[in-house]
Amino acid sequence: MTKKNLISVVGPTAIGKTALAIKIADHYGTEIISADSRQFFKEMRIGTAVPSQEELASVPHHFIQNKSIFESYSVGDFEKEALAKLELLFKHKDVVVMVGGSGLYVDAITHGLDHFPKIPPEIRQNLNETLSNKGIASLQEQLKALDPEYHNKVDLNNPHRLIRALEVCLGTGAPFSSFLKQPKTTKRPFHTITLGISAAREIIYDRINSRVDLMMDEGLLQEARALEKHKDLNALQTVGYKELFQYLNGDFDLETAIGEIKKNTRRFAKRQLTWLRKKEDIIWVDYKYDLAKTLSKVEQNITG
RNA sequence: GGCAUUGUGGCCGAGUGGCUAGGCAGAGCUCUGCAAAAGCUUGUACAGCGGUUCGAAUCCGCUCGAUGCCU
Repeated sequence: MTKKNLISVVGPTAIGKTALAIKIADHYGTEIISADSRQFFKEMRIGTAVPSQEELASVPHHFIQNKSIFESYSVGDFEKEALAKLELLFKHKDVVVMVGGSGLYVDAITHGLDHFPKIPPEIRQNLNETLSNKGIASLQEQLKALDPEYHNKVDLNNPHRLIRALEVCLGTGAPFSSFLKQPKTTKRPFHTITLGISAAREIIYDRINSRVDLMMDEGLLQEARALEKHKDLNALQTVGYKELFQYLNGDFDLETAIGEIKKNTRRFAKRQLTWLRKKEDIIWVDYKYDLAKTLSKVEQNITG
């Protein structure tokens, strides 16, 4: 029986992941799974740098613009759906390509998350209210009472993490950390090869800056204007949109807003690099990779 | 040429004799369902030289550089 291989392409934003993924998928005659937490949303096309029509036509893509900003969607949902999709694809393919800039989403597929029961959304809503009414200290105390073990471990200044832990405690009646103790589902029925693209920091930053200019030329402002009334939705707390909303709101002039988009994208890229830096099994290639050599590096690591 | 104002870390900016603001940018980092999110860490810099003083970014002198006004 042949072994199944997932080729995961990672790297900072604007480095050229999409293009390389397509070349690899094309080479293997296979399809692409996107692991990008913003490209799911069909209402957001320009600002999330979704692959072009031609690119999408050249290789079948999955999880691109398949959701609406009005749906609530998270890594857990993605893990489930993407795994199911992979199972389907692997019925006919020995190799599938995954591209994505969202580290957590990529890891969810390659390494897996612990299983948590579904939590009713009202619980999070309440916790968010507690946060804004009573402050973070109140969340900290609550967590200390419900899950002292995790209270000891988490970054107590980070409201998102506190709220996630608390919603699980409250929604299940069991400490958040008790779910972490369960054996992880790290065993995947496929072998993963991770290909990282990188470049000198200045090059990455240059590419980011010019891509933002390109997005503006393509009509990002109009896209943002059309979405402005939904700016409170989580999906729109996204670089490229939130700054433009501030411009539309009169907080910034346009030039400032564009500068902020560039800056925030640079920071995002920096965080992506931090995330990737500690991973050990990444095959790194320069952004000016030689395709034949890159493919042969991949080939050497394919099992089957 | 004369007079005046001024010179603080990459940038902005407080600080008028001792206890070495702050912000931004940058860099580093954390990461189990909001992740393009959220959070954490991180700079002894006071134009140069000399002087006064126990002690100077803070006072004095000179030099250099800005800026403004005058002829």
